[in-house]
Amino acid sequence: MSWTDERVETLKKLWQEGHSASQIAKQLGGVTRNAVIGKVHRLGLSGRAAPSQPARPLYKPAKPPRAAAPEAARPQAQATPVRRVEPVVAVRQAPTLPIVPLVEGPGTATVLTLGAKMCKWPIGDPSSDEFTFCGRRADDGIPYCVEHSRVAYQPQQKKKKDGVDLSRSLRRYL
DNA sequence: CCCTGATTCGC
DNA sequence: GCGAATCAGG
Repeated sequence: MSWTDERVETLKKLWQEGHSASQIAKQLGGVTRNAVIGKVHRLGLSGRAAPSQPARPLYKPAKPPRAAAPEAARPQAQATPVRRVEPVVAVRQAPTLPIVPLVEGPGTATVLTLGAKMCKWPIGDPSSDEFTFCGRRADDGIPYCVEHSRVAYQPQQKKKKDGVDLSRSLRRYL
């Protein structure tokens, strides 16, 4: 295959739309990504407007933690915080597990703001900038908040009683 | 190991 | 001019 005007046209278009060289090569057919890249350079459009991988702004975007601030940064409330006892609504609803929202708002803690008493349940892809930790209050010496502790410390599994497949449900959290 | 673009250099 | 090989990086 050769670089006909038409193919060059397509190349320009796709490249400027931010497609990667390999994607373009695949679409054009008959060329490798190397060929595409080589052509791109010869055409002088190496730098492009719409990068396929949005170039990271130098360093970290560092999302500001929303709700929870590090323990240290927060004025310690009255000596003995009232231990909040939530009324346990025993909704024995069908074969459903305690529902812990898959996305608890964006996690509120980053690796930098995660304090000792904050839930260390990971949220999201650890290799992503979006990665956070749950960050809700965790009791001293316990790594997770109440909800995540329930998920983390599963009592011995009963052989599927009530038809609940816990292991499957658990995957939602992994 | 998957991917990305950049560069080189024989053709 | 072309693009495979290679490099550098995520």
